Amino acid sequence: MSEKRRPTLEDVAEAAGVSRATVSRVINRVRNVDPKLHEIVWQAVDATGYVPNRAARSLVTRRSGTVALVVSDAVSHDDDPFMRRFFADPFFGRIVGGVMSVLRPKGVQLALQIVGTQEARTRLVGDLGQGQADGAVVLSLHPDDTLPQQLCDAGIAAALVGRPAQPVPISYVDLANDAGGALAAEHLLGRGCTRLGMITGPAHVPASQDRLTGFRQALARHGHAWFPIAEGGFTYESGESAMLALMAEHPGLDGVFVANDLMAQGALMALRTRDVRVPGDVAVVGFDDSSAALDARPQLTTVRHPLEDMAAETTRLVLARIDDPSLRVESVIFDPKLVVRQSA
Amino acid sequence: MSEKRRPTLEDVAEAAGVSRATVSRVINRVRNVDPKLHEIVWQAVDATGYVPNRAARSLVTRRSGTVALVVSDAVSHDDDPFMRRFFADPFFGRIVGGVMSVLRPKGVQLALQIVGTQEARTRLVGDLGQGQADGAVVLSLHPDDTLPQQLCDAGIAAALVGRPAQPVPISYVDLANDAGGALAAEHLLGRGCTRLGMITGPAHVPASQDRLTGFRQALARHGHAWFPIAEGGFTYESGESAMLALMAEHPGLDGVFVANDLMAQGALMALRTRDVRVPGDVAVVGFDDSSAALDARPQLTTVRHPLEDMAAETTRLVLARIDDPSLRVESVIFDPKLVVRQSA
DNA sequence: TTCCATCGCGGAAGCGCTCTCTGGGGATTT
DNA sequence: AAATCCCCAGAGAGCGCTTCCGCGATGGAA
Repeated sequence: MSEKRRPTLEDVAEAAGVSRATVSRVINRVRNVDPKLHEIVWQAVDATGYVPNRAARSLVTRRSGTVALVVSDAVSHDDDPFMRRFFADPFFGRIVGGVMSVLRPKGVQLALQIVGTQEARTRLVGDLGQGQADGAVVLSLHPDDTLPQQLCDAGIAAALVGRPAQPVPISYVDLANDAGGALAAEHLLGRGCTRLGMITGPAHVPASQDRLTGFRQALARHGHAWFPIAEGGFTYESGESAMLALMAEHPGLDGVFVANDLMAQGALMALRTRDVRVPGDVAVVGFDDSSAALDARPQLTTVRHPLEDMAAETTRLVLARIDDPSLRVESVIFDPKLVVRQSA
Repeated sequence: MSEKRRPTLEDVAEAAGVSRATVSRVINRVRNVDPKLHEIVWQAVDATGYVPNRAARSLVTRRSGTVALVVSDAVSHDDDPFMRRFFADPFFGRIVGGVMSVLRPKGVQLALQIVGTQEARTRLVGDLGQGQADGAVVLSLHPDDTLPQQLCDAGIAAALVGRPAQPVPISYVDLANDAGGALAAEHLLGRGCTRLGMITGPAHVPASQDRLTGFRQALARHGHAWFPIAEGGFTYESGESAMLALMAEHPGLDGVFVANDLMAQGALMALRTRDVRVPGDVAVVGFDDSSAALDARPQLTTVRHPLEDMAAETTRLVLARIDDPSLRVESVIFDPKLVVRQSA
């Protein structure tokens, strides 16, 4: 191809024997157009193989028909092992899936943006302001990320997946992580466990803290003031060693809440190597309801984290804001549910 | 923002006291411009907060500065469980990571496209031809996908991650899966195993077949004409049950090659429940070197599948083709490497 | 029948940018 | 000193599209 000039509106207009304006009207909306012409124009479109030029359209409408998925992080180079792990983690893909599920039916494009440096963030805000995308779904990965504030200042239609680390007037969608922790506590208590422990995620991750807090408060309500804690890093291996540590220091444990499934899977392995029966001797509750929960043996009882649904909702928030920029900042908090399987 | 008109080239030109053309020259290349003006113009750019309008630029240059990552599949709706699993699988994310690693340094945007229906494929080809993206990195997920051929016919700069299921003159990057199978065979044989078996992936997946073929041929070279095979579906659970089946029918096995790590992890679990020691009684070799390999106990000896690097190379192929459309179709085959850990 | 409101369509003006073409000034050459 | 060349900047023409404006035709009301 390439040598052949692509048909333009003008070509279609000529083929249909009408004006450019009419063709444009037919293609974009049905109002104010004679149904007969309507038909003729569509035939001409088919005949010429016309495809609208997005750039030209964007130029005049000031709409790109694109939403950006922005991953904001402190990592500047791509070979960084963190970034590598980030992409390999289902977390990323599930969010993409959720975002796509609402974008696709609307014919909106997804542009992926990774910003690691402050400079990149500034440029991104400029580009978005210029209309490169109509809005942004944002994954803010580190605690003192300035991007949410910048987006907000620039008046860009954006929403975060996950609560912003700092108080910024921007829409977001989050999970009631504390309620999830409470769910785990109630379930463990409900099945008769009396000596509970927890394996937490990294201390600097807000979601991780909330899970701990919710778990703690629920236990407190039932008269359990204190319980042993081991901190993990959300990895299989860290879960395994945290469980080993917990067992060594507190041999009497009969129930453990683990802040994510991958660590729980590791914990299960640790328990197994010590010949501890699950859930017989120790009951285990995970968090996320990820594939790791299904792949664990016994299968994990876990707190479901509806990441796809949350990403979808975030996208809806962004789309709504694009349609009506005067919309107020809005946040949606999802309620976690307990998925009971074999481990507790 | 929004009320305030965004500065255009014209504004910068006025601020700098030069013409629009000069500003454009400064911004795009350094040739034919007085260094003094150069300086002045950049100051004006800073002062006005100018950001180029991509749509306007694309309109005239016929370049979008965007590459599409296309996932071509037979699934039309987003809530399809297959799509859900696809996004949650590290496979997708790793490819995105690889693609981004080469796009980002060049300032090229990534647009994600999922096409499930034939209609969507046709529209995609039209959109790409119209310049929505300058090229495409394609993941063709089902055997009789027509997209590669369509892309080829339309003369679009594209390359596949993975060999096309049908012979189409299009660039692609693939892994020598058969060589990987051979690697596994040699290693198992080398450590003294004599009664080998294999757990394959789905029969309709080419990569899966190649792994089997390579394994079989290597064994044949060493005089092993036949070996038991169990087919899995690349999932943890299918690996587990395939291993159980294999053990039941062939109790004497001392080495197993599993076509991916997730199944191998399941196989390990099956072995463990039967109190079979790994690698003592049965040695296990996986495939992919994914996180599952590290998370397995014992850690998996596995064939490394450098997906990120392959995706990056595919992207380079596309970029090269965009720069010079006359370039010949080219394919790159990566050599797999064996990563020796504990399981074999 | 006549007048006005309405509706459908074409003409034409740009959206913001790149790039060719042209002109003018300084440097180089004869 | 005159003629030549080169190089740099500005003017202007579009890229393909949407949309405002206005005109003619049509339908209903007087």
